[in-house]
Amino acid sequence: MSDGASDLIEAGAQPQGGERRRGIDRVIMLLEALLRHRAPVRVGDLAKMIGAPRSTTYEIVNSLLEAEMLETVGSEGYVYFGRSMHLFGWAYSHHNAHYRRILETLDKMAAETGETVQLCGLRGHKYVVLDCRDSPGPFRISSDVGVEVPIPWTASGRLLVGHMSEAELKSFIPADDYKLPDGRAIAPQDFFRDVEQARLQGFSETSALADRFTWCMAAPIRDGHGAINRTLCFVLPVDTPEPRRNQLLDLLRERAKGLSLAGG
Amino acid sequence: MSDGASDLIEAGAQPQGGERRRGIDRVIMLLEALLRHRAPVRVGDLAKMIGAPRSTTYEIVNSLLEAEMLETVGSEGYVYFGRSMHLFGWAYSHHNAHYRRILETLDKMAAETGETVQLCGLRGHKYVVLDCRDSPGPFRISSDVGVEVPIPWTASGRLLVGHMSEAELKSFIPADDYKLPDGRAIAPQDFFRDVEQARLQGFSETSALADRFTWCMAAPIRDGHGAINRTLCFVLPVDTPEPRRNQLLDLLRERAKGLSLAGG
DNA sequence: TTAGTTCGTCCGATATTTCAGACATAGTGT
DNA sequence: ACACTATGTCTGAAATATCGGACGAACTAA
Repeated sequence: MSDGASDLIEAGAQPQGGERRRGIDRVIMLLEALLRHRAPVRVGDLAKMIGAPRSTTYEIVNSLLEAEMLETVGSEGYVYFGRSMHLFGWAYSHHNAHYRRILETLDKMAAETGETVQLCGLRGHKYVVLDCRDSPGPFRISSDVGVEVPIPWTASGRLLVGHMSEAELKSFIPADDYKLPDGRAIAPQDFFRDVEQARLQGFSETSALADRFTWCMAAPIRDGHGAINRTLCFVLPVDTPEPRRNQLLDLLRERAKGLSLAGG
Repeated sequence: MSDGASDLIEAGAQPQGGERRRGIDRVIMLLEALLRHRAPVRVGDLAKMIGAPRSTTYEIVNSLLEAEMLETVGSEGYVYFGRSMHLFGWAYSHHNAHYRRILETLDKMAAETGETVQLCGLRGHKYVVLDCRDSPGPFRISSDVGVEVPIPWTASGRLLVGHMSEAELKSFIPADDYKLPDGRAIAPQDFFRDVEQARLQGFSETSALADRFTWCMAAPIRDGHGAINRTLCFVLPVDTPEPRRNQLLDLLRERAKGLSLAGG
């Protein structure tokens, strides 16, 4: 009472130097840092990447190593994801028949067309590739599974946010995400119109948008309520002839529809 | 005396009621319990399965849900592995032991130029990518590390066989390898001339060869005897402007030379 | 209605975990 | 040789996350 302990409520407003975090949160930050980095990392660097003390990081890493959620790589103290992660992830992607059916379709479409096929979705406020089958050529157009990409850069993104109003879109998508990697910017109004169009026509296409050499086409996979959680997507060379594109688009829409659960 | 409070020191031998555990350990137990169960579980049951208090379990589950390491299934409070697990597991299973052999130069060049950089070599009678740094865009031109590709399809291949005579080349390279993926065929004589030219000028370039959308340039990394075992290589979009190509070629040759062991 | 579940949330206390820093060791470059 | 940096381990102390338990709500079965 004497020392105004009642103000304690307000005390820690600013996260200042001596910040103490929960182990669980450290674990989450650590795993996402590893995912972003996409290569083994030394513990010291990991500590910097997640802004944690070295001693804490060692403690956490050792726990995760023991659980095989991480494993050491090489002999110089590098660590990366471990076997348990593979098992957990496998469990996730096979736990329901629907997802398995989607993966089978992915395989089949890749085999039939020889093109790159992707399954896409949202993760937080970004677009991610959830799984993919790359075209068989020695050089391919592809993007890494799990890497977060701004929604406006992608055809799938336009479908995945189709249920949102313009106001919702404005608050959902970071302003910076309208800037393309080559410096160009997409006008938000144009993007909103694209989203509207994608919703009406039931598919979305982009050409040379995030890149100069890709033509992307996406079709929605709807859940039982008609909502779009996933999209099926072709990533083609931008110079693919129009007749072939149309043919592929038809296939894509048909397969995506076949995977949708919406009755009706 | 009745309850022997003084024996408290010894009390905890048996893992009895008042056991307090670290959040991280709870997380690990929780995930392994889910894996064993192989189906979505309600939070209350999860608490029993891992022997944790309900309140703690809710706390932990909510953290993991927020991180998408878990996700709710159905509308009755069931949870199971989430999307992040899939991404972590994918990263694990696509992480190949060779990735550890990354050269600093590769990192630096990729960072400086933003282009796709590869380290290439021969494996048997084929060309392989030994390591690579991909350009940062969401879609990229790339090829899989370790996948064998016919030597005549690549710029690096022209350098890597530079020490062979025409007769040696004829027996070294399978006849089928002159056929490109799109059906065209390279005339062996043209290829031999390319190899000769690459040897004389100390680099090699190909455009739209194995693909319609790539421009490849390769420069030799020589071992202590001056032999070419490895090449450094840019994989560019085929429409990269010539001035930039020249600039990148200069950089490539300089760095490759810097990595060469051949004494002056 | 009453009695019995389970759910999800909230609270205060304390046993525990995070943290900063020290330490010996190993590696690098001048 | 030297200075400099990074690694992996330990330690004590303080901040706090875990815990037990309580609470209202929703549901079931009499």
